[in-house]
Amino acid sequence: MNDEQQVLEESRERFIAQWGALGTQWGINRTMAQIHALLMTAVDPLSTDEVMEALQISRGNAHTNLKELVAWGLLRIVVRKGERREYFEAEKDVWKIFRIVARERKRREIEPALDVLHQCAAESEGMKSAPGREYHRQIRELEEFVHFASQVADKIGLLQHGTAVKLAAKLVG
Amino acid sequence: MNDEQQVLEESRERFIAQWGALGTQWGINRTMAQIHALLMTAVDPLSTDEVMEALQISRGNAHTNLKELVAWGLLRIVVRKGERREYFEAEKDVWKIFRIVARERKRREIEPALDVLHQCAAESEGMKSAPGREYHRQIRELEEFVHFASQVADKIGLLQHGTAVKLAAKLVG
DNA sequence: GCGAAATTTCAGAAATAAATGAAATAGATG
DNA sequence: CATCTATTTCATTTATTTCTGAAATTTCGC
Repeated sequence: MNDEQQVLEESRERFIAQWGALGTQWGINRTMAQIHALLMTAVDPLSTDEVMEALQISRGNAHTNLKELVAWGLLRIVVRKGERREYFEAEKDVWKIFRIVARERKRREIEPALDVLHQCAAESEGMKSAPGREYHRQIRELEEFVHFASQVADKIGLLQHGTAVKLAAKLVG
Repeated sequence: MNDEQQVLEESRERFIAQWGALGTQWGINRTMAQIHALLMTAVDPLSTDEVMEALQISRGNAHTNLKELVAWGLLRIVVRKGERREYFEAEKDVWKIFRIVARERKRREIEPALDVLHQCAAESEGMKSAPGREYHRQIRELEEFVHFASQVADKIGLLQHGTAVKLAAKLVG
């Protein structure tokens, strides 16, 4: 049993380390991903100091990333009665996590792209020259597609877990 | 008409610059995104030297990113008869672009995550202690979800443009 | 209000990613 | 096979991002 605890600790540490490394690929920083991994697999909420201790990072780093995760909605702040300091607890429901990440990605990746495309489409509207018309056509196609993708993302974000699973199951066959 | 050409050039330059800046958000580097924007809106294929000139970048940088885009499948190499040097031409079909980007993201973001989750799930299989069982349950849920998402991405990647649009249209309502 | 404990901020340091430019290699031409 | 041109590689430089640690600020019990 003591042995099991040992294996668990090691597995969890590897999970945190690797999830952190993955974070880099997803465009979020390593520490943020590590904190998320730490708290998703934590039994109880942790304080800033406990996070600092567990990941061996500075206060400023821990603080900034904890607050960023709270801003995303991936962590909640918990206050224990009679205690002054804040504790942090992770959202553990995978469908909720997915929706949050999807929403954030849409905001950071899709919406700014739409703005650019929209502006360029407007600027080249009604051009007469062949290169001008070709440019406008290409931008418009991109714009339409991204706009459409954006709407799809919105709708998926509104679905209940069950509904989404059924829909996806039909697709996967 | 000369005026139109002026406006076109400026719009295109802004598009390239902003698409490049967006690239940073998508986890690809600025130059790669700029080259992609440049060639998506180019009438004819361009050579390495023309890309260097248009974006004011070094040969090494142009070369590396052109080849990376070719590896993704977003650019094709074109050889003109009687010409020694290579020209590059962009895939302009938005649905094809989408499928390529989705495939690449799956490979870089989903698959490594699945590996990590799979390993951690196996390591904690059959644990007896309460924390061990809880850890296993959480990892398993993540694993299942990511695996499912991976399958969905595969299926979508196989759809024809028309089919995908119909499906998505039903969803958007 | 005062002091202790926590949170927040931020300038500078460290780490990481990307770009340069020149040298090495490969490929064609006569 | 000698040469000219294009491609590729890579050590170094530059730019960007992230982290640290200490100072400033806030918060709360007394």
